[in-house]
Order: sequence, then C-alpha cells, then structure tokens
Amino acid sequence: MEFLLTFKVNEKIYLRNPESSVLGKQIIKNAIDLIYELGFEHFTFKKLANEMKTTEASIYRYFENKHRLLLYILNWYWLYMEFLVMFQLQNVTDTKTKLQIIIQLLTHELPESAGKLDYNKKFLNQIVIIESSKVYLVKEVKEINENEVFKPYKDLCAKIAEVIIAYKPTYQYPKSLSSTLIETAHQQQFFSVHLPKLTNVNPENSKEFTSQFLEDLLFKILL
Amino acid sequence: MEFLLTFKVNEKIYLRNPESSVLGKQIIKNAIDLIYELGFEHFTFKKLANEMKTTEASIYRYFENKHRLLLYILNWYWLYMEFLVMFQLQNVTDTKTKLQIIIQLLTHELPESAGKLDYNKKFLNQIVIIESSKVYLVKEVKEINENEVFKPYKDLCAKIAEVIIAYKPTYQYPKSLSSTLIETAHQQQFFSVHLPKLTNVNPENSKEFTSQFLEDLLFKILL
DNA sequence: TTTAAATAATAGTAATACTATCTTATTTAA
DNA sequence: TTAAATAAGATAGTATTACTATTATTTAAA
Repeated sequence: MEFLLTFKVNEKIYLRNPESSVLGKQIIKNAIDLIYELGFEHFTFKKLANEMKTTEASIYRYFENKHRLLLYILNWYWLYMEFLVMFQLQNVTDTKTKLQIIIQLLTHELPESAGKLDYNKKFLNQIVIIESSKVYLVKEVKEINENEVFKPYKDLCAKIAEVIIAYKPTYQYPKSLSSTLIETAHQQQFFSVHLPKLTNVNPENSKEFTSQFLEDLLFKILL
Repeated sequence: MEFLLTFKVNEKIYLRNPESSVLGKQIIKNAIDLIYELGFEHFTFKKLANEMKTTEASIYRYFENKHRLLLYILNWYWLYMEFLVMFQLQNVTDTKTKLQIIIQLLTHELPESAGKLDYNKKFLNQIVIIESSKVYLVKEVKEINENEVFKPYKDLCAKIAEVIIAYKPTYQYPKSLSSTLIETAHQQQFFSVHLPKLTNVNPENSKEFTSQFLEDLLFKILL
C-alpha cells in the first residue's frame, strides 16, 4: 500500500497556495531540485522560471521572495518530520527505543517506507542540512516569527522534548536538548562530509557516524 | 597594563592585507559595525563605502566579495578565541576547571580583561552568533576549504578537544563534541533570545542559561 | 456561455555585484 | 632628488538580481 502525503502550511508564508494548482506544485518541486543544485545563494526566481519554462512574474504570484519559498519548503519538512516521528513511534512502548528511532530519523535520509512524496527526498534532506538555518539567521527574524511560521519547528522540538521527559522526567533542559539534537544532527552530517576535521568521522563508519555520536551523547546526558 | 592584539590571517582570504594600511583597518572595523547593524544579507560594499566616505572600488581592492570579508572577520575571531582559551587556561591544572572556563568563553561576550581590540567586541560576538555558519554553508565550501581558510576554526576545535581528552581519555568523539559545543553555544544563545520556545530559558537566568545548559550537558557526557 | 481567475508575455526600475580606467597623492628606491 | 612604483579616489559601465506593473490570452467555474 502506498499513500501520498501533504501538509497544510501556514498561509502567511505564501501569497497563493502552491498546493492549489499544478503550477504551484511544480514551483515547489523544481525549487527543491534547483536549490539543491545551485545552493540557496545562487538560486533565483529567474533561474527557476527558466528551468520550468514559465515566467518570473508567475512565481512572484506565489511567493514574495525566495526566502519565503525556502521557509515553505522547511515548514513542509518540519511537518513531515513530526508526522514521521509520530508514525514511527506508534506502538513503541520503550522510551529508549523511541529516542533511538528519533535519532535515526534525524540522521538519515527520509525513509521510503513512510509515504510517497512529490518531492525528491534526497534533495530535500540536503536542503534541510545546508540551508535550514538561513531561514532564521536573518535580521528580520522577529517579524518573521510573529506570523507563527516557525511553529512546525517548535512543535517538532516539543514532541521530541516530550519523549526526552518521558525517558528522564528529572532532566532540566528537554527543549534545548531537543533543538540541539536536531541542529547537531544536520551539522555533524555536514561537517563529516565537508569539514571532517571538525568531527571524529572515519571512512568506514561515515554513514552511521552522526547517529552513533548522537546516540552516545543523548544516553549519557539522560543517564 | 593594556596590550593590543593582532593576528595573522591566511593570505588567501584577502587581495590586499587589511592590516597593512589605515584604510584596510577601517574597512574591517566599519564592516563589523555595519554587518551587525544590517545583517549579512543586507550588507553591501556600496553601503560600507558610503559609511566610510570611500569608494566601492577601494574596498574591492582588499576583498573579492563580502563573503571573503566575513571569512576574514571570523578567522580573526577564531584566532582570538584560541588565544583566549590558551591565555585563560594558563596555570590552571584542574581539567574540569579548564572545561568550565572554555564554556564561559564560548557563551559570553569577549572579556574586557584579555587585551584591547580595535573592533567592537559586542558586535563581533553577535556576528559570530548570527553569521558564522554562512561562511561554510555554501555550495563552494570545497573550493573555499582547499585554501585552509577554516584552519583557525579547526585548530580551536582541536584545542578544546585536547582538553576534553585530558579530562576523559576514553571518550570517543572529542572533536565532534568540541564542534558541537562551539556551535551549540551560538545556537542556544540565538534561540534563547529570538526563538525561546526552542529552549528552556527563563526570564531570570537568560544571561547564564546557555552556559548552564552546556555545562550540565558536557559533564554528563564526560562522566 | 459569460465571466472571473490564473497564467503568459513583456517591459521597466532600483539595487547589487562586480570590472575597468584614469587621475592624483604618497611612499620607496635609485 | 628625482623617478618609479603603489595606493587611493573619482568616475563609468555591465550583467544580474529582485522586484513591480500592464496587458493579453488561456483555463476553469457559475
């Protein structure tokens, strides 16, 4: 059985809902491909329009600017990740196992198992690793945050924090630990590939390095 | 007694050494002020030139582009931070105390005590928190890294990793833990101000929150 | 079937990210 | 001391980016 997933992204992020039209869906799909290929700095609406054989103006009807488009993609990812956490923790009673599953989810490509996607999972994953911090590390963070556009990230963080508390009710910093886990998962994946001297990765375990590091770290903290 | 600090930054980063002239030094000083004020995305050489009453062309003689200028500032910071670590660990024999000092350094503004600076310490600190990941989270990271321009960061990371090993020789991931400490120090400082729901900060302890979280985390990991 | 909405086509503007050239002021080296 | 080299200032120019606006055409809904 296969099923197709979609999520309702906060309306404040877009001008017109990309889910509501063929063109809109294509914008997201092609944007993921092109941001992956060029990196966010070199990505422009003009290039995206050319790639899609449409016009810049058409894309501007959906998103105010490329930052909003990235924010849309990440909102989508955070919602998806929260769904995956919920989904994969179904019927798991052992809280240690729950935490292990969460670490696996944060440190590996999106699993084929859980739902079909319109978007390229590998590219989406890389965008999250490389570009996600750019949506909040900006001067305008306060105004952006006022529209609740980071809510899915906060919700994901809170959900993981819940599991942390369930595992160790006396731990004082569940949400900070949760956001640290999420961010460090991305960071160490990036470092282990591009700046390996900032890590203890070695050629044999590179695929599993980040999850091993984080699992060791997490269970020592929550001992 | 006051002393003035300077560091030799990798030649590959600049076209002309900004340390070698009055204009060069002004460029760095004013760039720190303006990047702080505008954020890196809105910062341009044109604006910097206007601010300094010089010309865009003059700045382009020192740096290829604004990314290189930011890289210069961060190299400077990493060298300074490594110096501070070395300096403040002088005559400290207890490795636990050493780690506590390092956390204090990573989570607070640059101390007045250790040397006078040409640059605004508060602004420099904020730039590190908000902008530093932007120098490596780019498509060109491989080519950039080939010129050893991240060496001061790797050295700082290695130096902290050494202290970690000294404290707990059997710990398997000293460098990853070190880079995680550095990055999380910045991240949690940012989150606790701008996205506090991603943390466990509370109004009373906001100044000390990040250091408390990290100290708790670090010594649990290294137990 | 009309009418409303979405898209395409086109044009235009201000700002950004540069490169190039020429002149003048300052330093250095012969 | 004078010539040569170097740095800085002044100015101009280009391609690209990041938009906004207008009109025409296609598609979908009433």
